[in-house]
Amino acid sequence: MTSLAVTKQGRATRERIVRGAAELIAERGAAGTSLDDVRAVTGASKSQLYHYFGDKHGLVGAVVDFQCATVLGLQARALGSVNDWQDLERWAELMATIVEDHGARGGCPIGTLAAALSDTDDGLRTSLSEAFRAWSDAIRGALTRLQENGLISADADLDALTTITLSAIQGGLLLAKTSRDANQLRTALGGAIAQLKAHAPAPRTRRR
Amino acid sequence: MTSLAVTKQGRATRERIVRGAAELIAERGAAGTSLDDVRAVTGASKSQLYHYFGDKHGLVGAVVDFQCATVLGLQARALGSVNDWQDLERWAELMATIVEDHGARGGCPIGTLAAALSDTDDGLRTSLSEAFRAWSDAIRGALTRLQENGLISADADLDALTTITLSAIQGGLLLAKTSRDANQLRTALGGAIAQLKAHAPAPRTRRR
DNA sequence: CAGCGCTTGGACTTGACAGTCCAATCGAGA
DNA sequence: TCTCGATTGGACTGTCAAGTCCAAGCGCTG
Repeated sequence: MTSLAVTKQGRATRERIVRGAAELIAERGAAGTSLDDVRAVTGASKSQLYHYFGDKHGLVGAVVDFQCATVLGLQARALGSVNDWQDLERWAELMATIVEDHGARGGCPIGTLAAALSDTDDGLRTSLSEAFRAWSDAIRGALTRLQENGLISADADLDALTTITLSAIQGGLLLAKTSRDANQLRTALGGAIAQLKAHAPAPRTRRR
Repeated sequence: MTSLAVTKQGRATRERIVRGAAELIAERGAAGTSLDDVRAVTGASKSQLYHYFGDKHGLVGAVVDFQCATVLGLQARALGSVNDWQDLERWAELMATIVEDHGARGGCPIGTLAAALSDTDDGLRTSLSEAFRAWSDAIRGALTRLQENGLISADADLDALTTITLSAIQGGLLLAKTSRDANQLRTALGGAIAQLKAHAPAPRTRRR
């Protein structure tokens, strides 16, 4: 069974399948995507699917991991360079613009998978929960930097603000994709940022 | 075909099927629920399903409508009696407690359906979008009352605050059900309320 | 260049599921 | 009571999808 890609060629095939499957699953859901659909898109044969993933559940798991890694990579990079309010606002606007350019469809791959799989498969739910935790870490990192730069007061509850921010992202994305209106996300993110700014230190130094 | 429930008995059957199907779909997703599953739970026969709903798509549509009506009924009632901050906090804590008592599973039926169906079926997406709009109306109603009671300043952007609140609800529910921790919802809702309170009228009266 | 094992093609099996059909029953109004 | 349409039971069909299997291809390593 699944002697997982050893050759360079094998790894390439495996990745091609995962990418194709990820796209299909993102737009049709895991249950709504058949292995034949995956075959049609990736040009893979039945043996390849079962060779590399064992069964459908394994493929879905691989897709979950892939999406988590992809989204987290992007978010960690974008949030990693946030040092002031302007950076944060740029990050928010960037997300909104991306969603807008995609016609406000699809939303967040992780969020969509989480909504569908959390109740179905506990292993996948754990992976997704882990991804949200990592995303939280990236957000908290950015907030910590803002705090160090004196933009957020020292006694602010960064953990709570992190959760609030991630909620706004996920909720905003869900509303945006349901109403096909990226402005819902803009508003939600704007609210989160306003909330953060409300924790700016009060003391004498008047910023900017 | 589908000569929709005419008799009292017929209406009862139809409703029994919808309720059962709604439960299954909430915990397994629409694609993951077969008509035989629905039959097993509701004790209905194949003919009944096709008599009342035409096909599976029709049944899913009926379930969507049912869930929207149910959730909105509850929310409209709960939000309709909000007149001050304490009422609002009670409403938030009530939601969190309910989620907690269910083991933080399932989340919001509407949210889950929206995540799964928005990309799949445009008709259903529209219904769900409509439901979110109605939910927004209920929230805005509560905020308007708070504003009239002098708790929110007259120049606050209630539309934006409404979207922010609904985002916090949906995002918080998603995080809660993925991490199986109702406190994520508590924190998200707490953040939304803090955000609202930040719009309390500034004038002389010193709050707290 | 020979062999071994990773890799691939694709036919085949099995089961599940959406949807069809028709005959039987029930129930309210004439 | 009689009748007609609403309602119901359940067998049947066709399709599609998951998963199995084996033989052939291909590339690395010795």
